[in-house]
Amino acid sequence: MSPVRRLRRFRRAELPVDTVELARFLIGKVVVRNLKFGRLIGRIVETEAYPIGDVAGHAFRGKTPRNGSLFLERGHAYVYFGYGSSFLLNVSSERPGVGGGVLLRAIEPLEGIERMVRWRGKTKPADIGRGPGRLTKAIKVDLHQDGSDLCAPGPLWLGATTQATGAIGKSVRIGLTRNAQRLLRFYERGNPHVSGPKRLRQ
DNA sequence: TTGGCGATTGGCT
DNA sequence: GCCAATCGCCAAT
Repeated sequence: MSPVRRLRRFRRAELPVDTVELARFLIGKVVVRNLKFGRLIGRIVETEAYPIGDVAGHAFRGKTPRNGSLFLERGHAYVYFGYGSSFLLNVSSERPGVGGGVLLRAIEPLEGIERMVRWRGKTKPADIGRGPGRLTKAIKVDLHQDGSDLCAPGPLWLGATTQATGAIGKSVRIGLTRNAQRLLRFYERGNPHVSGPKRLRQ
C-alpha cells in the first residue's frame, strides 16, 4: 500500500474508444468514491472486457431497462445485481448507442481502508476488494450509481495517480460458459488483490 | 406465468 | 476445492 499522489480525474477524451483497450488501460488506474464521511480510493488491478457482439456480454441481446447504461458514451457506470447477492460495477466502453462494458473485478485499497473493512465485515486484508461483488461492497456501490458519469466530479469517478503499474497479464474471463475461450481478462501480475485461482494471477 | 440460469460469495471439507 | 444460497432476468410455455 502506498500514499495516493497527484490524484487527478480522467477527461472522457483520455479513455480509449474500444472496450478491450479500455479494459487494459484501466489496470493501475483508480476508482474514487466520495461519501459524506470522506473519500475511498481503490487501485484497479483486474478487469474484464465485454466487447461489441460478445455473447457473454449483457449488451448482446440489445438495450433493455436493465442494461441501458452499457449503451451510454464510454465512461459511465453500469451496475447490476447478480446471483441474488452481489452488485457488479462496469464502465461503459463504446460510442453512444453502442453496447459494451468493462467489468471491474478487483481493487487494491489505497485510501479509506478502515471504512471498507467495516462494510465488508470480517475478512483478510487482501480480500477487501478481491472479486467484483466484494469490490462494490467495499466502496459502497449499488444500483444508485447505475448510469452515473465516471468522468465528472461527483460521488464516483475514475482517475490516475503517479504510482507505476506493474506487468499486465492477460487470461480467459472468470465464471463464464458462453464465449469463455477469449483472452479478455487483464490484471496486474502477482498483485495479491487480484481474484481467481493462482494460475490466473501470475 | 414459469423454470432455468448466471460477469458470485462465504462457509465448510 | 466444493457447494448451497439467493433472486432478477428472459426465453419458452
